[in-house]
Amino acid sequence: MTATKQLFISHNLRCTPQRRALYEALAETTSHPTAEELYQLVRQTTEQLSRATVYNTLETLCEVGLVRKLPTGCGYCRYDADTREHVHLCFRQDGTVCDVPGDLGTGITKHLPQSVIAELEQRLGVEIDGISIQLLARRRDQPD
Amino acid sequence: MTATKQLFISHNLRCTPQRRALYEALAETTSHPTAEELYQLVRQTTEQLSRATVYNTLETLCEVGLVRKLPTGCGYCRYDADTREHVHLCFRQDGTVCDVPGDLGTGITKHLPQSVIAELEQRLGVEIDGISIQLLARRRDQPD
DNA sequence: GTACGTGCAAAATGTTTGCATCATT
DNA sequence: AATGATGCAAACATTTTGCACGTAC
Repeated sequence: MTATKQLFISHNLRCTPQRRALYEALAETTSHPTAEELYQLVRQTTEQLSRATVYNTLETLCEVGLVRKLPTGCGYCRYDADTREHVHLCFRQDGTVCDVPGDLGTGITKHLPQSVIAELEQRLGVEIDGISIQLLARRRDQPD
Repeated sequence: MTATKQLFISHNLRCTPQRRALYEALAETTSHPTAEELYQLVRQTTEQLSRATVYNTLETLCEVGLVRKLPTGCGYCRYDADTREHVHLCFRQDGTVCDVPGDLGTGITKHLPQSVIAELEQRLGVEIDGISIQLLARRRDQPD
């Protein structure tokens, strides 16, 4: 049994060819694709695939926590199969997203004061279950 | 001359009634409205106003730095006339956004290591000109 | 007067839904 | 066999665009 199938079973998900192909494509790329990009990519190797399935699948995978939907300031969503806390770099010029290299990213997240988070939860009566950090950047070699 | 008009002049923007009403409405609210919400709100007091103007104006104000477009994971954008660095709390249940109270927010941002940001800029050849932090939260009193 | 902003409607983009069919379990 | 996933097309929501008219400067 493949690793992906085990992962799906442990999350109570059926293992269909489309779902599997989508998840594996997302897990193998570092480009944080949009739903459309993922559709175009996976369609090349999976005969039957519709956009609706892409959206349904991404939603399902998000619900069980295997995928994260990334906030972007660009009107559409990007997805990431790396659900560990990590910092994203968003390029203003084209809305693409990349990961901040490991050591530098943890340099940022490990400095977040847990005490402040805890106090916030108390004061506002909320449960904070995630933090999303984006550095907004411009490529030096590519002006607007 | 009003403060808003001065602000516009100093940013080389014409001061039209629509633009002014939109900016002032955004500056006076703490709700980080969507374009549609802002349209509905401002339309009540400004006779002539179209959605196109709302979008055009928000884009213009973002370009000159008077407004920030907020990343959300919900397929639409929210806007904020408070362009200082501050932390947002995003509610997973409905996609609304609120500000983290001042002292707690700065408790988070002041812990971000500037040295790490600087190294990132060097290593990746980018210019980091903003940081966007969202705490993802659920209201305790309002389950999914 | 000129350059820029606005309104309107249409179009483009991104996402969701209803329903019949099909596949995994 | 039953439940749940898929494909398709249509609907929906959000944002953008083209163009004629109007207004700030």
